[in-house]
Amino acid sequence: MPGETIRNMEDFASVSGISRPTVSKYFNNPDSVRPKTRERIEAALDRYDYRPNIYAVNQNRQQTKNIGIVVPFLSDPFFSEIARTIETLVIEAGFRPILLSSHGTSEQEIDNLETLRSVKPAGVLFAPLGRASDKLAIETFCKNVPTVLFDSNLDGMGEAFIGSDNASFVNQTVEYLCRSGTPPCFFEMRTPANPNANKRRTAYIEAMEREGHDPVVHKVSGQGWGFEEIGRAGAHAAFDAGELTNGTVLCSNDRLAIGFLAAAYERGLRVGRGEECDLRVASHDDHPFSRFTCPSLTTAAHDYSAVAKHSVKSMFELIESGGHLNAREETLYPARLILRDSA
Amino acid sequence: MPGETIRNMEDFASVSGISRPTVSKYFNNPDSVRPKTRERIEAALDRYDYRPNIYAVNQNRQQTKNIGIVVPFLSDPFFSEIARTIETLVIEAGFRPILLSSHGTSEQEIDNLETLRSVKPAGVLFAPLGRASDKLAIETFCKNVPTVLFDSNLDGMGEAFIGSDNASFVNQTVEYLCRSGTPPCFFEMRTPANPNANKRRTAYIEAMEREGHDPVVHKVSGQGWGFEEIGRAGAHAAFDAGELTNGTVLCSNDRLAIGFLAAAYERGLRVGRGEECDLRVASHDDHPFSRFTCPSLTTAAHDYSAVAKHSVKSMFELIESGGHLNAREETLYPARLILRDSA
DNA sequence: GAAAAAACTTTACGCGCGTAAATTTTTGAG
DNA sequence: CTCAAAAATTTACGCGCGTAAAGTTTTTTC
Repeated sequence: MPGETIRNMEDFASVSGISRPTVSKYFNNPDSVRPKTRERIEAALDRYDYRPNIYAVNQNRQQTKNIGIVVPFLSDPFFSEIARTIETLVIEAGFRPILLSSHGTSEQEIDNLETLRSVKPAGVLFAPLGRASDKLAIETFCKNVPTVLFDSNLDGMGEAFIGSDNASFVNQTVEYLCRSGTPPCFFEMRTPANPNANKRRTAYIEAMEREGHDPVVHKVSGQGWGFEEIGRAGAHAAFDAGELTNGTVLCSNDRLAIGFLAAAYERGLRVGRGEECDLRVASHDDHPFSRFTCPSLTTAAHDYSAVAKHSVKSMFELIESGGHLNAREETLYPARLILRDSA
Repeated sequence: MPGETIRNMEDFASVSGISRPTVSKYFNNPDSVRPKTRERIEAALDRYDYRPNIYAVNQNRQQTKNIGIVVPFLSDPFFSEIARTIETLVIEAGFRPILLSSHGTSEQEIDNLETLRSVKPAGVLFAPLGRASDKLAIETFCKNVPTVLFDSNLDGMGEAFIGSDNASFVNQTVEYLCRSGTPPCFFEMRTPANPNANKRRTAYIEAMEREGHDPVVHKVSGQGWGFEEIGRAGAHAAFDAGELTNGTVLCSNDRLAIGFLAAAYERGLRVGRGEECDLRVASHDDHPFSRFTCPSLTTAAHDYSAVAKHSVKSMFELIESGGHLNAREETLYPARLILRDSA
């Protein structure tokens, strides 16, 4: 039916019988035109599949509908899950999410921020790498682009921070483990990539002292984001040294625990809370795979959904308030203990 | 030092002492201007951090530097890994990757293609959902945007297809399993989301007949992309029915196998090739997690890197040839058998 | 060192749309 | 039906840049 080709809004306006400025108004907000006008435009929209040129639109609008989402490592199912949730919320709000992964390196993280700057996003949801991050570059970015941090906090950067309460994670696991058996030692990386790891160690030590036990921290070496393999190798090394072979082990995060459990299995050690078991293992994060480890992993779960929702909400508030909030709020959500078979 | 604020290329040209058209040439290709000119521009670039407005650029250029990448399910580490590889190659080529996940639903897949259409990408790398995909909408998209399919083929769509050779996966696992023990039965979903699953079943049946054994296909029910849980529940159901408790099981993919192994563990069944074991389990994909299952999973690995490289290469050829290739090539890469402890 | 080639400058137009101002038409309450 | 308010139309400009054409300067070639 389209006799002519629609090249731009001018063409589309003429076939719909409405003037171009009104059509422009419609695309900015369909409710801003009279219902009858809206009908006529949508009827034309039905016959011709015209859509405004996004580049012309963004050039002239004061603000784009782009929302940047940056995560440190998208291949980690934890981040892909939270990114997915955030993406969905952003789309529902009528914005366009732009998802970028830093692939574990500071260079890519900075590249991502550069990329985002060039697309002039209305707002950015940013989970930094943590220790490896280029703080100066990030600070500059946050000053120029309305940014909300999530998952990993960087002191004072961004207009708000939303994450999980590491103390809540550790307090629950430590309390449970102490109550139900031998007190746990803490299993972590020597040089953790993420600031949450440090908070968890500190919380572990405090919780143990509160419970009246001596904290024992076991650090394993390893670089990069291959946490499972680091956990596996570290566990083997510990077992070889005659450590950790009985009692209770609390891993800093699930990915380390996955590696730890693999090592235990490889050595024929039985993990679980039964009489016949050699040791108990628990962890934090409720990683999507933690349900399928052998045995299934007792862990403390993030409130994914709450963190995602609050982050998105804060960001839109930030946008509406013109890019700056009165005070930088830090919101932490408590964890939920998930008892499975490993401890 | 910047006394004035650089608002656009005009301003930047004047502070660099070069005319705007030449500066424009420079940004399109720094080598297209005289070395001395380039130096002067880059000196100015050093003092002022001007960057061309991406929207104005894309509005006026005949082609953007955007490359769409669509995967069916980014929370699946298999897809996040291949997406990461592709992303890197695209960036190296000087283009801007736009990564979109269909989150397992056809609606989102179509939305993603719509989104891509609006950003006028130079090319698209597209891994469709498969069975659930809206073939008609995809066909229309492929006609309008230079598209290369990967991972999952859709007959005749896109200008090329690059994937893995399912027969190669299954032939190697079946041959190995038959040679080293009891012939495997095949464990899969009743209604697999992905066309590769059908090819694997067919290849299994043919391979078994070639080896002189009766093929046995065990189908489990379940919907969606929670393959691990489907595998776990399906395995329990089979074990409850007294099936699969001894012998050899070949899973259609690693995620099903991960669930299967969890179920076996939960029932105290020993998996592996030792005398004391109850059954052997093997699978296909070399999922990032398959190294850490208990026991570690014997599987057939994709040539991730080859598929990614070839896909990107084909897409750039497609772009250079103006959007159409003479013939639609289908390239399949063979698998590599990875022997671990489960079989 | 002169001529040819290459690179640059100047000038100008157009891309598709947001948006403002002035004017005309439509709507809805009384 | 009247009239004010609301909505649409007409007209016009500008966003920042790609790009073409014509003229000027610089570099290369022999």
